[in-house]
Amino acid sequence: MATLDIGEVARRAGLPTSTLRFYEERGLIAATGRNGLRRQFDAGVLQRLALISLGRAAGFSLDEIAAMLGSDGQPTIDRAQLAARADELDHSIRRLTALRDSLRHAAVCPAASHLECPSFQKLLRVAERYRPRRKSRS
Amino acid sequence: MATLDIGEVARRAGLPTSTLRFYEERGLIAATGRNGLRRQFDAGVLQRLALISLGRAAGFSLDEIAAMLGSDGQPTIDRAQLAARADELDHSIRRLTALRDSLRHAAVCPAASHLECPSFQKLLRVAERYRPRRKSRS
DNA sequence: CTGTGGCTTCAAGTCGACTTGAGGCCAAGC
DNA sequence: GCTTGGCCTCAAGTCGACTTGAAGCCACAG
Repeated sequence: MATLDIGEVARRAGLPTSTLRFYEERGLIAATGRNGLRRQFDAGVLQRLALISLGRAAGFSLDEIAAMLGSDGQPTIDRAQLAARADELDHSIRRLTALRDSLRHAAVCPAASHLECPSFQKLLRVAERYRPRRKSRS
Repeated sequence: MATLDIGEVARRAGLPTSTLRFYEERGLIAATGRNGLRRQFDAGVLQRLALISLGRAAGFSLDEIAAMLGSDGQPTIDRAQLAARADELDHSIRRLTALRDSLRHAAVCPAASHLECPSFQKLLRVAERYRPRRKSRS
């Protein structure tokens, strides 16, 4: 089967080549070999990259992802870890939902009263002691 | 009224003093004066810090927050911006929800079949081309 | 009078995930 | 032959949000 060179993988995965080299260096992906100097990848790397994106989206660090996706193709995923992350996501979702509702409210509630408005105060309570480890926007 | 020194504010807000100095430097909060060398804050700063946490939780950067909370206490919040952020949050929430559901599924779905499993494939599709700007975990 | 604790400043370091830059190889096209 | 494009390596830079370290002031306790 045809092997892909890095530019092609980049194009198909929607990632810059620099990222692919970086991922290789970190052991997240591997080239099947070289054609001269050029890395050759087989198509499976695309799925692996999708898994990596997935992990990132779920909030795992590259190191955690590297641990989960062993050196083989099959993800060696710790089910308990997955479930735990699902629970964490659940928490995040709840907080974000409260936040979203309150933001929408704040967007229509008259300004002067924000600090007196019960919804706004609730919002503040939700936000209090917010301690981010990592942040996300789209 | 009693003014608070930085350690007290830190204790009440649950933030390290270094963060408070940093926030002051960035214009997010202001001391009312000094007692000798020591910064004195009045209690209002706690609400302001809550607003800052709120902004962070909603995904705003410190610069954006500084712009929204003018130098006065009253937040000068752009309603359109709030609504826009609420919409963005909505997107995030949807993605995270799909992710959570799929993670939960993956946690119970037999390993060998992950890559063939329709839910898992859907999960991959959701995650594809994920491009994080900032990340969040609780 | 000497710690000790809590504050001060300022510069530099950290972390994660990449990106950028400098300098170079190699094959194809003109 | 020469340029162009795509790849290569390795080191260093970037960004946001802080943290850490060094060096020092000041007040109160023992």
